[in-house]
Amino acid sequence: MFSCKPYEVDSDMPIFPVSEDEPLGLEHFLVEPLHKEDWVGDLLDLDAFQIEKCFNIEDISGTFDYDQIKPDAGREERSEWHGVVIPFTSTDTAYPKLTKGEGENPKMSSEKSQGINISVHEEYPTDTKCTDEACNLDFSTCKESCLGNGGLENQFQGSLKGDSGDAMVDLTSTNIPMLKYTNNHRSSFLDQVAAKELHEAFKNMSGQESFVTDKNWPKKDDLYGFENYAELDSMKLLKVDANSIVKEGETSFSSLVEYSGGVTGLVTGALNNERMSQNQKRKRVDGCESLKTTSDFKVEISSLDEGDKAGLLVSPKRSRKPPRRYIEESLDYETKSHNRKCGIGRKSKDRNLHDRYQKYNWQQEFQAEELVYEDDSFNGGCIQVPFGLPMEKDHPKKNKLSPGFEDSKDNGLLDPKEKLDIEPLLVESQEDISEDECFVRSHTLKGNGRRKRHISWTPEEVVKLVEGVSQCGVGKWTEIKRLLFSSSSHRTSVDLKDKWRNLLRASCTQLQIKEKVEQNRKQTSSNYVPESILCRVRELAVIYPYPRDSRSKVSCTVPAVSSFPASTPSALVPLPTAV
DNA sequence: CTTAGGG
DNA sequence: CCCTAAG
Repeated sequence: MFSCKPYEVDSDMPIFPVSEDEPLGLEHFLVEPLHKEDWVGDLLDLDAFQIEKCFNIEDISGTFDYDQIKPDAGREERSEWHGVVIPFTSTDTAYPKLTKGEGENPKMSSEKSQGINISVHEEYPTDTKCTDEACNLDFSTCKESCLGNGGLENQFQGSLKGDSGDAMVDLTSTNIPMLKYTNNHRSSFLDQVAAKELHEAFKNMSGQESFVTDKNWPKKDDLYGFENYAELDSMKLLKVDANSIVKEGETSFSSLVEYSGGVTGLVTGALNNERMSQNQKRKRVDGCESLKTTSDFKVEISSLDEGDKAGLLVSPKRSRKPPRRYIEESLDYETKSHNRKCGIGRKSKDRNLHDRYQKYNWQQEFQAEELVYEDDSFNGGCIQVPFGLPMEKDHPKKNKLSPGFEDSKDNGLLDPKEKLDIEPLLVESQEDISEDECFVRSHTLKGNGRRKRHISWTPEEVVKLVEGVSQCGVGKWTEIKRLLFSSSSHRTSVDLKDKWRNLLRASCTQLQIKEKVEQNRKQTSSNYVPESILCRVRELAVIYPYPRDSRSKVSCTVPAVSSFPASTPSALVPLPTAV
């Protein structure tokens, strides 16, 4: 099983020390070498960390030269990139351990999760005082853009080399890698090269067909999220304090991208602590709405402290101080985990919540949870951050009524395509979902007292509900959900019930009001429920009196039938037990 | 676990 | 939407 226990707190490294037998997390790859060579060596010596599931695909040091980029860079700022691609776990597929410098035998291990970790380190000179604050971004990769390790690399290279003109950045001034990348270069040479290289690397090192060929193998565009991230706020995110700009030093930039399952990536970089504004994040998310269904991308940007850098490689323990939020979450996690162990409060509701929130896991915060899941699934082979909701390792009881639904929700690792089925709800959620909300949702357990994000019912949903009621009758909320809302993880049977109740009220009141005021509302309120629907509701209310409000409903339902549009009689016709 | 109902 | 009681 998964041994995901709360991380212990160490006096030295209060936050996330990792025990030796503990599965190594990606954080380890964030380590910054004191010396380049050493760093590489250490990194390569993954065994020391008991990292069996990671491999260093390649060291991309010197893949670019700032000079090249910046001809006029008079200073000797020369940065080298050390790229480590750590593909890991793949459902039932072994993942090789590759080390470029060493001919180690690839280690295989079959894990559940599938993913790729990409760690790119750029040595950075110095005192870049990075905050502990980490930035979590949800890359919500767009469907077609799944993060690819090759992609990441490519992007860096490309952008650094000025491959894509618009992606150019003044490295000299910022001394930071430009992450920007444009989507237009899909079939760029770099892409192909990178993919090829990786592919070969896998083959050679593991003697096994790399998953590069796998359908899941990310395409260059996949870095999309990352790119977007950079693009979103390239200047801000990448911004570095003047102090951090090093002359001869090396800028350290590390990013970790975890590519797992469909597409969950975590990118951690020693960027400045500036966080992307909520709006920005949201923007990004909205922009990639479609992706959400197929993949979840998480990008975390955090920074390393100078002091933290030391010993990271040496000690198995994580010396990087996690962001406050992580701390909080980890604590939360601990508590919950403990509770669960003790059999405390772990009720169906939790599961429900989980269901509902699953939908939004692509959101920044939720990513944490998602990641946890994945980590869990592969034995913590690549634990990113010890936080998030308690993992529901094996959902003891899947929703028997809607297995498909469960699948989509439980598995961030599922084939992206399956996720597509999850439902186009994004359209609506898109507008009113923010990562904060997401956070709320993902952590809305009784204890937190935070409530689920309000998601307005769309007319389509209302129609479905009405149809469901017409088919199954009032009170069969579970059934209705199974039939018509199986793909809407955010709508529970209780929600349906509540909505129906509200519809009844609305049908009643609107009928009475039936003023032209409605028209105004129509224009202003996107949630406005068409009169035709309300008519149906009224009609159904007559047929299926609501338990308690039936009387009042009926009374105001008088004109119902007549107004019902003939265009949709089907819903009513089949009434099984029309009274 | 599912519903009904109150808040 | 949340929470809780009841079946």
